[in-house]
Amino acid sequence: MSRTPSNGTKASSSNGTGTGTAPVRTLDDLAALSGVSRATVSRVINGGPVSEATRRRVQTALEGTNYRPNAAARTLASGRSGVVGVVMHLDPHMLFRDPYFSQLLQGMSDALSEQAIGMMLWLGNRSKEETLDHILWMGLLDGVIATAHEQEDRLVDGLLASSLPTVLVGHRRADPAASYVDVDHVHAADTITTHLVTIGRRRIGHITGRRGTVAGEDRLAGYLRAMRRAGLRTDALIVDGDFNKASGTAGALELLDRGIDGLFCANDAMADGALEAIRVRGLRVPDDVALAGFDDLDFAAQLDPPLTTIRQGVRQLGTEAALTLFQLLKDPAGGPRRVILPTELVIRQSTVGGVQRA
Amino acid sequence: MSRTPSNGTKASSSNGTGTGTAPVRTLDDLAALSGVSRATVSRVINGGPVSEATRRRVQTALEGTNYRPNAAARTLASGRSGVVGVVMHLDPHMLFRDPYFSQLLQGMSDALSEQAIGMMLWLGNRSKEETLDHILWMGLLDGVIATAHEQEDRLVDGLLASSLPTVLVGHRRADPAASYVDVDHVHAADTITTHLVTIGRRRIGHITGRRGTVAGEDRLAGYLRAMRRAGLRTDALIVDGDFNKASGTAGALELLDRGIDGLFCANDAMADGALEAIRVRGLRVPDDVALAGFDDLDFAAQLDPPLTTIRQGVRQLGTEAALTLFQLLKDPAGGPRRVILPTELVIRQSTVGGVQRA
DNA sequence: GCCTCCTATGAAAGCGCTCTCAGCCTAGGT
DNA sequence: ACCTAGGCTGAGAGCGCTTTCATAGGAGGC
Repeated sequence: MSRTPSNGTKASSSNGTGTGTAPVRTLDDLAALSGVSRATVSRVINGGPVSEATRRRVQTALEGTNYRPNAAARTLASGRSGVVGVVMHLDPHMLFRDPYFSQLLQGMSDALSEQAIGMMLWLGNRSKEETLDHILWMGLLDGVIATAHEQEDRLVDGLLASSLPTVLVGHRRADPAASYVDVDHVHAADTITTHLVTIGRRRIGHITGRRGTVAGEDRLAGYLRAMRRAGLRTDALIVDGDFNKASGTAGALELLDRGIDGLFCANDAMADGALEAIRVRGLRVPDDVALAGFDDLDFAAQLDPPLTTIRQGVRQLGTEAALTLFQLLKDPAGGPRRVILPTELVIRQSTVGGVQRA
Repeated sequence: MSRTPSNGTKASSSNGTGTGTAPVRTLDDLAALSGVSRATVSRVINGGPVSEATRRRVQTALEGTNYRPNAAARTLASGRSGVVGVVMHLDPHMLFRDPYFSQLLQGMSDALSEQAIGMMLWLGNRSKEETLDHILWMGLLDGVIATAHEQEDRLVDGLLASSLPTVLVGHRRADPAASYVDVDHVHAADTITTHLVTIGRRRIGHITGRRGTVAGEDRLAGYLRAMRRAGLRTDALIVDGDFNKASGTAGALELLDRGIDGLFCANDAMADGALEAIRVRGLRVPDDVALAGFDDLDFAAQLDPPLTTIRQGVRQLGTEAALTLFQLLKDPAGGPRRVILPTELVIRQSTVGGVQRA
């Protein structure tokens, strides 16, 4: 193994200072070139206190070269790498299918690239234990953002227990010391259920999300809270789903047999499935059954009829997670940060027939 | 700024060696603990030549601690970081919509995590110039994999011109020195067009992919080659598309007016759109118009009728790109590597009515 | 029993940068 | 003119690790 920095197969002929000159690779080279000390060059590059004249002189020298600071040396000396980890440990097909995760990733990427922070990504290729191990042994990370949709998650536990500053997307009630970003699922589910109540529905069914996930449990809790407040019964009106379209169809068929005039599905995909079930039974939406979802993914507005749902800014959730991590890094002693983003009830024709399109 | 490694807000009380003992953070700590030199501990950790007895002794000491090597120091000393960059500079909505990219990413992630290599990701958040700058200033990368679907791409040019070992996904004829992984679009398009010819179609239209992309141009070239070889005319049978469904519908409407009995769309999404157009015109598939796509995305088999198309192993393309980069890093002097993955013609009912489902 | 060769280990020189500390020089107050 | 304060700059000490080089100690050949 050579000590020279990786140079590929490409000859780096141009160093900008003319042929025959040694390439400018280190701060010392640059210092020699501009006639100041290494420390001063470092100050210029990192925006330290330097006189205007000196700054200009070094800048001029710098521009003639293709000098790039050595990130490893910088990290070693300063203790910060400018790299954060993003952990999305989930089934591959989830990442493919569910726009939620790509949007989340985009949101994070936006905020990170804004600050010129690097983003290392871990997906669900390996077991949670192995992934945790990789992350911790990687070193090099200033902090990490992890999706925490399961209520129990060894990977998340491991990150929180480590010394890595960690921000979760999604929260877990059991972690009082964790920093996280999330929406208030209970409140949002309550709101949309109440909407169904308000338009006069009495037998309102619920198809839950995957049990054991925060979103699944909390949305159920919100539904229950709204129903209880309205004095409505919920027994035999709840069917477990798993967030996938097929479980929406199956669940809806079951509930339709038991007789419902309203249906709140824990996400849009299942509402889409439920729509098919309702159609199969020859019923009309919203006349016979008012239908509501959760997420407001793109397709929700394209359904026939367009779907009433809860809009959460998934992309914003991602940016907010990154910003929260920045704060955590800036002031590690500031204690855990929690951010709850607002949601919005989007009313469309699946609950209110004659309404204008949103 | 403190020099201490980032420690978050969490107290790291356990160092595994009992209360009151100083935490084991460095090789020197570990060396003192196990009574050998730092060099020997380093050898144990990195699998260097060490006697079995010594190895065991160090391992034992190691297990009692939560020691993690400092990645920055390691990188600085060795010149390798164990991190590669992945660049997918494209419109955000592409990343959302097109399963191609998530699958590609998964494939890369598979191969990289297999080798415990870190993956830094750059998406299209900022301009190509800025992104290139970030990547090059990031340092720290052993190499980079970039998607190169456009024939002209400043970002790709910049990476190739840099000293970073680079592997492209997709190729560009103009880069004889570039390493890449791709499929033979020309050949595949020729094959599927020839299939249409074989089943007796004579007026075979083509809706191109976005012009200026390798896939768009090469698939067109393959179509033309097959048609020419078959002695068939192509004038007025080609309409430009852009890979999106809508352009498939529009293009098909146009071609149907001109009279066709076969249609090859440059990807499945456009074929899906074309299917709608054909239905609008009251024509039957494949009786009146035989229809073929390209990609074999999940939905292709779900269409009615199921779509004849070209299957390319997108995920495999990703893994192969990573493996190619590994080779490049192992033997930088070995010259550019090129990998062309095979494609497969998948015949379904959209071209051959009575055929068994694949 | 002596010399050679090889293996296992330790010592120490960096890798390129950040940041503290001390010193210099100028400016301003008296 | 003298002293103080403060702004710039340079020297240099690490940051924690890898890797070369030298050495010690055995094993084996003669």
